[in-house]
Amino acid sequence: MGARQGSSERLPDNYQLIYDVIREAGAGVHLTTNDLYLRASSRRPGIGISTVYRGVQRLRDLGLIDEILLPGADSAVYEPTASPHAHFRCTKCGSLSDVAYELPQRTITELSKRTGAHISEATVTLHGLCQGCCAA
Amino acid sequence: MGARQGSSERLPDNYQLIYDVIREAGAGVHLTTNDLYLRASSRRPGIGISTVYRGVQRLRDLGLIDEILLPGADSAVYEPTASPHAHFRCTKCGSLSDVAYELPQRTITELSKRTGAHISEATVTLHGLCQGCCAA
DNA sequence: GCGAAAGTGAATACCGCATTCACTCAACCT
DNA sequence: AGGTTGAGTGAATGCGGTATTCACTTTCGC
Repeated sequence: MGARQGSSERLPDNYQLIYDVIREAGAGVHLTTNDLYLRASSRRPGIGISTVYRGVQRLRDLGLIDEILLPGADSAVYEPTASPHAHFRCTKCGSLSDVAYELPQRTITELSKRTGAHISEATVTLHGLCQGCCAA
Repeated sequence: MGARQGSSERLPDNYQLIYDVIREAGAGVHLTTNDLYLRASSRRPGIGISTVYRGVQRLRDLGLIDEILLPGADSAVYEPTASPHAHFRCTKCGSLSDVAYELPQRTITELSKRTGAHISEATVTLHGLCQGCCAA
C-alpha cells in the first residue's frame, strides 16, 4: 500500500506521520488524539499535541481517515477510512469495536420522506456487554 | 440516603423542580443542563448548577427522564422519558428533533448473535438538512 | 430534640478541543 | 543572491461541559 495518497500535494511530514500511525494500527483499531500523540511522540519526540489535532483535522478533511464521534464518549477516535459501519461499545470494559451494519438505504429514504428532511448520514451505536465481559 | 421504598420515595424539592421544568417543556423538547439551570433559576433563584447536574443524574437513574447523548454534541440534552426513538440533527441550523424510529429487535438480535455481545441499547442518530434548511 | 445522612452551592479541578502567538523554514520571485 | 510570503510548528492560553470537593444546611429516623 502506497505510503502517500496519489494526490499531487504532499502531506507535511508530521501529518504523514500521524497518518502512518493510524494506518499501521490497522482497521478496527480506534485511537484517540492522545493515543496518537503518544505514538507519534515516540517516533518524533517534541511533536506538539496541537500538531496532532491539526493533523487529524486535515486527514479527515482529505477523507484519509474517519473521525468517529460516539454518544457520550469523552473524546473522538480515529481509524483508517472504511465503509460505513456501526460501532459497539461495552458498557463494562469500555472496549469499542466495529460492527458490520449499516442502516438500510430504504429505511433512510423512508425516514427522509416522513420527516421532510434531507438525511445524508446515519450513525448507529450499540451498547451492552461484550463477549468477554459476558463470560466474566 | 435512608432505605426508602423506590416508588413512594419523594424527590428532593430541587430535583422535583428540575423534573417539572422538563415535563412542562414537553415531549420532543430537548433541554441542555444550562437551559435547565436558567429555567430553574427563574423559579428558584440561587439554585446551583451543581444541583442541576445532580438532579438530572438522579432523574435519569430513576428512569424519569431520558439523557440524550449525541455524537459530536457539545452537551447532553434531556427530555421526558419516552419510548425509544431516533434523533435527527440538522447540520446547518443545529436543530434537534425526535424521529419515530427504532432499530428492529430482529436486527439487534442478529447483531448480538453475530458479535457474541449482549446488546442492550441501540442509538440511532441521523444528520442532514432539516425541512426548513432544505427550503432555504 | 439529637445525631446521622442527604442535599446544597461555591469553588475548583479536569478533560478535550480551539485559538493565539512567535518562530522556523522552505518556496517563490524578480 | 536577497527578500517576501505563507504554511507549519509547539507552547501557552482559553473555553465549555462535567465531576469533585468542602463546608454548611436541611431533613429524617429515632
